Amino acid sequence: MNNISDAVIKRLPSYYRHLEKMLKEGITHISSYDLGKRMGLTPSQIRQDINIFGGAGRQGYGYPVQDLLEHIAKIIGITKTQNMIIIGAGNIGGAIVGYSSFIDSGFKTLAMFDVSEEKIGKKIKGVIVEPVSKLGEFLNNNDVKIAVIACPENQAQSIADILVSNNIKAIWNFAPIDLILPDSVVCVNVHLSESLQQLSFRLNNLI
Amino acid sequence: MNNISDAVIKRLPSYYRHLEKMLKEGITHISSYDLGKRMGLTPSQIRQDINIFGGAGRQGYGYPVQDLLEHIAKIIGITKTQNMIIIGAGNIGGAIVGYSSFIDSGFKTLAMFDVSEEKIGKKIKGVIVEPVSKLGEFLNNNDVKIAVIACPENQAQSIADILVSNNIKAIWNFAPIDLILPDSVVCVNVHLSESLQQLSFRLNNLI
DNA sequence: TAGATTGTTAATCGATTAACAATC
DNA sequence: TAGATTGTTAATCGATTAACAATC
Repeated sequence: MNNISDAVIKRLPSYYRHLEKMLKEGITHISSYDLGKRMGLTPSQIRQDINIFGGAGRQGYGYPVQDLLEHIAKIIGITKTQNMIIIGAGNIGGAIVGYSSFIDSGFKTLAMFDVSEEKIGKKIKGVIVEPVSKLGEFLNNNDVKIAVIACPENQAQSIADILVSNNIKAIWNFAPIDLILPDSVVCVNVHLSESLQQLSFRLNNLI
Repeated sequence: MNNISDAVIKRLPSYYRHLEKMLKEGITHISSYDLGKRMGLTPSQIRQDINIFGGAGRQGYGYPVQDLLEHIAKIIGITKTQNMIIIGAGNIGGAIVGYSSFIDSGFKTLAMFDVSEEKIGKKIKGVIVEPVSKLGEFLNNNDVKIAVIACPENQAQSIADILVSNNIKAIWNFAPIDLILPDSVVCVNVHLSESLQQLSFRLNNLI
């Protein structure tokens, strides 16, 4: 079950989303064929994937939706709430703290951090904005493993260094920069500009 | 030069970003070895990629940074400003219209659209919020090919249908749903929840 | 039991890496 | 010229798809 490939990891949340939807629709079991049709994958790939992350089906019957959903939730790690903090109380930071579906799937923002005097002390969607200078202290006093970097690019690396030295283990990075991090810290980038440029390329290279 | 694979398309904006940075640093030419070191790719892959999208180097010398940057900008399609609209004036929509770096790389938001009476008529970062009911009319009167879907999930598909029937050719989708679109329309998804879940998986499966 | 569908092995496909002659 | 480095072909690696025996 260990050593799940990158390709499979990227599909995991999509499995979760589709299974959740099916559960809501009252579907109790589903074949690799039908699940593949919903997700845009081949039945073969569905079966390979599910075997890799350790789900179990039944011949002639398919996969039990609820069991599979619970199993995936468990390996993703969203069965219990995980705390996070957001560095940068600007547009992106504000959008993330306000994006309610994160709460649904088990993530809770404890605090935001910014350098702007106007923002410090205020609340955004009920979450307090603290000064960046208190970042280390805050992390020492709270159980947080996930941090969101939504600050300007030129501060991102130094913020990351502070986070790492205060025991943050996962960084969700919105700054358009490749952070230098130790192997013991995981990172997922959301490079919005690059995503939009990808769209632009596809638009300008339509056949 | 045509039929650039998905893998290469995803790397294109990263090439652009790194080359732009190098140009600012005053680097005039670079070898596949050094570029690979900066981008975290092998020299082999750099050379393969550049050949695929039609750049040109010189043996014994490397690649001219400015030429390559201009070439990539051209095939991405960001040499001239491209208009876009945003559907949904909520958290995500607000963050995107405010994200100034999009303007730097040639994207201009002409208008936002929402259903909320409170938001309609107001301006966000200088951009007017129009009622969704005027979407079709607006698209008939303006040259826009790119639309951002940042509305609630349950409205996303019907919005997409309106966009498609009014000649939008590229959709940047932030709703957690797989849109059904004709082949003549390109789409890039930004599924934030899935991205965060990926981070969670990696955090919870660290060795 | 018969039909459906999994689990898993083998085959294929595509992407990455290695190698090296060409050449600046 | 000699050294560096590309462009490109071949080798490798990994991911996806196909096939089919096992079995519910």
